[in-house]
Amino acid sequence: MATIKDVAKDAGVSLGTASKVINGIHVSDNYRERVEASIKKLNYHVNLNARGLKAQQTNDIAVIVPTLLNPLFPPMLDTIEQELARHGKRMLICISRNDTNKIRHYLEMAKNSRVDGIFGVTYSRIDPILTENMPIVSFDRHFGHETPCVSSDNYAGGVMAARILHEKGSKNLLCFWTGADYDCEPIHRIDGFRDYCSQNKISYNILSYMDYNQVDTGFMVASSDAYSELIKTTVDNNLRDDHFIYDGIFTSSDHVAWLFMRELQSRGINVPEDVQIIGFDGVPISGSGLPLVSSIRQPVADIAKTGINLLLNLIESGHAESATDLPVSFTEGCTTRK
Amino acid sequence: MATIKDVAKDAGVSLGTASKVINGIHVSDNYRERVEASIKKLNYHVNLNARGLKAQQTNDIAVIVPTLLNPLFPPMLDTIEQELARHGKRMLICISRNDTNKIRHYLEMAKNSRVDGIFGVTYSRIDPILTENMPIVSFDRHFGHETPCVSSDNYAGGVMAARILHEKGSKNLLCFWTGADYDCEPIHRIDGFRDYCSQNKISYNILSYMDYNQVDTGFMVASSDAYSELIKTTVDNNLRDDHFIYDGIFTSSDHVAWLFMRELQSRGINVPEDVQIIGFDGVPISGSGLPLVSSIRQPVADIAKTGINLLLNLIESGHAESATDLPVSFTEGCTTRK
DNA sequence: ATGAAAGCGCTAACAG
DNA sequence: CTGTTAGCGCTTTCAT
Repeated sequence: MATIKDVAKDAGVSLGTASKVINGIHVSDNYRERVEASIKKLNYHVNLNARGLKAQQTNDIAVIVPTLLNPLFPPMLDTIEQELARHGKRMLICISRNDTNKIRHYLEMAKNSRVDGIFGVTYSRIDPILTENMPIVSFDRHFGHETPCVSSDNYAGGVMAARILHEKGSKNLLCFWTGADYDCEPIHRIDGFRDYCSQNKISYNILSYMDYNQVDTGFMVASSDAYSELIKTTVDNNLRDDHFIYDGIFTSSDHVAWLFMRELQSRGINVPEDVQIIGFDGVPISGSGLPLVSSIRQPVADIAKTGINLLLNLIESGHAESATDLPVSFTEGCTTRK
Repeated sequence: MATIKDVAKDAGVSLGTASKVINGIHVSDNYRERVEASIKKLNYHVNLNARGLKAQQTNDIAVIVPTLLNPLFPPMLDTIEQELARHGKRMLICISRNDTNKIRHYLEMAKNSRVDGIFGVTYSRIDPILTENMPIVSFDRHFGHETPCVSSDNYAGGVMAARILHEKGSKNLLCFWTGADYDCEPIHRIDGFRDYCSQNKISYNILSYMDYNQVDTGFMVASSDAYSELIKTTVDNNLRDDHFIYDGIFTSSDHVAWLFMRELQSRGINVPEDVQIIGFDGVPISGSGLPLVSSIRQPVADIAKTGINLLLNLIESGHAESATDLPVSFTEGCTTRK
């Protein structure tokens, strides 16, 4: 493969001159034309490794996600790629599968290859030394005071879910939580839910199940089975005369909302007639655009854009503020009444 | 950031010795331990740019897909990442958005950064010079005699769709094709469909709409609207006394199958009672595991694994054979009768 | 405006 | 077994 040296020789100019042409720095027209001709003739392509070695950076951004099977992430990555491409940067996708070892591995790799920064979606604990001196922005999760975080306005989402369930006639609400509790933004959904209920004297309860290694980002088979069991047990424990004692449920994801709906239906309890359910995320079903269940929709594209802009700022200026108030909205599906 | 030089100095050994330790080449225990201690102490990480420059390769594989919004691709990429990780390679995702310029851009980038190879999903024409001397495996598409291709057994899929529609009672079949026709494997679905119908004396027709820049990989808004129009017109043109003249439809994707179902339903035609529809791809709806429509399922994980193995062989040995017969299966959804 | 040369961090060939 | 050194391709400083 042709190198800059070949180009310089072919064009009869020095290395430095060829480099200038390649990088758009002004040289005399005559020289520039000769170099450009040689580039075309030799089918020259810069070697990004050499350039990266020299410049000590790569224009690569590593994006860590738990899985691509959770429908929240593909559209997020789609927008991230778009934003990154606008800024001449590439996207290196790292799938962590909620595996602490894989995350550590990827973080090391990111350091080794001198990526410019990391956009991280991970609910696992991370050794702080691995993120030292590395520009990193996280979705939903606080790594430390220095790491900016981007997220929806989860508190408002919790308020909205409680309000809508109540306005649509539910009297005894349940918040069924299967996420992480540690340093993460989604936990504020519970606060919003609780505050709305208590301020409006609505009867409610909160059931919370946490597992750092199996938080609700998975859609792994194991995780899905675990949820099903959990939901089955929850329904078992809260039946009175074949009625579920709660008539409005707010779940931590659409996936869980759907599993809940199926479990109730299998017991002859009607959704949404007897029990209404609101999930979280609100990503439409691929191929149809329809919602899977009624849900609080996260502004996925907004999250991606905001997050990437924070990251680019952080890389450039060494500083960026968190943005954890991106507006959510209600999206009506088959699990709430009209 | 610490370099190998720092490590060598700190450990009191030569550069070469430090390098050997880092690369797992045998040195005396005493030296090895000292170097390892220094590595830890200085928090040393290899610079992949330097290594890549030296080795003229990167362990990166570029994967080109049209979009992440088509549900076929996220699970495919998920498996690809898994396979690649097993072989110590990374996945660089390039989203082409069916844009020839973006594809060219990404192909150049891939060359520039000396990726080890490319796994490409693209239905656009590509300047052959861009793929010269670059190990590349494609999904569904033939680039040239040298480029191995991986795909489902599309012919068998076409046969299967026709057979099942017929067995389930449809008498007058339609194959509604919106894909590419050029050098691509999916076109064989039509052959399979046609052969089965003619061999079994089943009445059928094939309606084919092709647009290289808008083939059915998109799920872009524009593309979706275009399909809706096309389907509306098709239904308009094939009504007799408020009946659709076909009672069994085979479409080129689940997305199109779903749009078709909606269009027929909006005219008071019942699916699957009056008209049965079978789509293609068969990816379950995220979050529920349920199929969107009845479909011929592509073995996504198998495609990913086979494709990556072909690519790795190609990289190592310079040669690999196409595999275009990965077995499809029927997955029952709401658009065919029991 | 142009050319010469140093050096980014690493590996591998060679010499000891 | 260990150390020295050349060189991967590029950018950039410093002379000219």
